[in-house]
Amino acid sequence: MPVLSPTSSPTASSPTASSPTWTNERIELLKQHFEAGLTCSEIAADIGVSRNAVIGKLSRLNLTRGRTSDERKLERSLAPRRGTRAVPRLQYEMLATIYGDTDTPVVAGPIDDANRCSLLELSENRCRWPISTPGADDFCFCGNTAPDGQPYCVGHSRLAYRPNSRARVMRG
DNA sequence: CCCTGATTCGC
DNA sequence: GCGAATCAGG
Repeated sequence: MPVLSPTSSPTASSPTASSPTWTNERIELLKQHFEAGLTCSEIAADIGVSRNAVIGKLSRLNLTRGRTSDERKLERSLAPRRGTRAVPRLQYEMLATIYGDTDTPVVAGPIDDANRCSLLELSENRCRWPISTPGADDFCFCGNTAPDGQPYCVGHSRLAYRPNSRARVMRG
């Protein structure tokens, strides 16, 4: 080959990985979380990429949950049925994110309204998540066991710490 | 208004 | 191929 590149060999071993982008591990996590029933936002937050990146990759992999929102919304509507605690993916995602994995025997306890208590009954280790509307006669608090230093239980803590679109990154 | 997912389109 | 921008539904 008479042609030689003056810019050394690009195909050789790169000194830096630069943009790892979607590696096999990421894709595996993506699939796992996706099949686990996590939303794109949650998957994105867990992997560390933007929500659009997750959706884009999923679409590229031909992995869509229900073509459009039709099936998805239908499934969601049928899901909330009385009887089973069900514990949506909120708990799963949180535990997986916080504790890494470590199959915790769910000591934290899911969001249970059976432990609800009044304001006077609240303690340092009790979830202070408000139930119903403040002022209502049935107003109370979650009352579940809250992790040390946290005002809410695991389930509600996650809801309280939602990275909203309003929270822009401070720069400049 | 908020959220969700899916497609489009420029890089 | 990648992801932000944009669109579309609830």
